[in-house]
Amino acid sequence: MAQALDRTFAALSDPTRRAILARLAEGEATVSEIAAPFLMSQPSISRHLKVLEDAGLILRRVDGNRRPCRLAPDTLGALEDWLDHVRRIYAANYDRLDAVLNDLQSQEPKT
Amino acid sequence: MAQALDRTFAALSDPTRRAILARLAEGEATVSEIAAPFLMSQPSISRHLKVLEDAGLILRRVDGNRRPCRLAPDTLGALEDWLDHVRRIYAANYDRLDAVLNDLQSQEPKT
DNA sequence: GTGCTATATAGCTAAAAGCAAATATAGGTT
DNA sequence: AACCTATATTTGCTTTTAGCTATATAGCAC
Repeated sequence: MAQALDRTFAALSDPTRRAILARLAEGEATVSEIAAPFLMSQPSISRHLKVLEDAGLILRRVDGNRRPCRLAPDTLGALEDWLDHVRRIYAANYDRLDAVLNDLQSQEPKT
Repeated sequence: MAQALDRTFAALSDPTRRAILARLAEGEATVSEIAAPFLMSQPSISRHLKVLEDAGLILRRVDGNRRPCRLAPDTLGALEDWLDHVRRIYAANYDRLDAVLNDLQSQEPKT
């Protein structure tokens, strides 16, 4: 499952792909509709779409000639789970000392 | 700001780095403490730490010989903001149709 | 100062990822 | 069948990234 997170985060690390996701959040769109606003070639967009699909972030369906894409519902869930996980550990250790940690500098070296 | 997100997501796309963050969520640790559980060389860990630092995910302080690292509080916030942003767009367009979309297949091609 | 420890930097190799241009495939239309 | 449109795949090139070993720097202990 670590690999899934790898792919999810890696897919999100590209601004073009994040823009595509934001676009798809507004609703389904075909490849050419998605590609239109970008200065990039169509093959490059197709490649980005494949990365997003492999990461499980989008789904495609077949409509004759086209392959309309839409957001895969809840796929960002795994990402949030990881975030929550780390935050829970953090909270368990520091509880509400966050503010203190925030400006703690070099006092109380560890050992 | 897009670049910041790029770096944040890219930093999180590596399992070693996510493990380091999870470790640091438990509390401050020196470079060698962090490196210990990994099969990787120390320089490689140092490199990962630099990536995390450049992404603003961790902070380091100076303690004599060591460079203890800790989580940068709230840096994952920007990531969550982006998530929320996309989700708001999504929600605005589909509201509570999520369940429907979930198993909507190829019905009602979009014009 | 000598030498040990902690960490960073350099140099190198290999693998991955990005992009564009060209080509292939598949559907639609006439 | 001929041709046009939508999309995918391949090719070639360049850049980035990860990892290793070796080396450098800086603090500490003697």
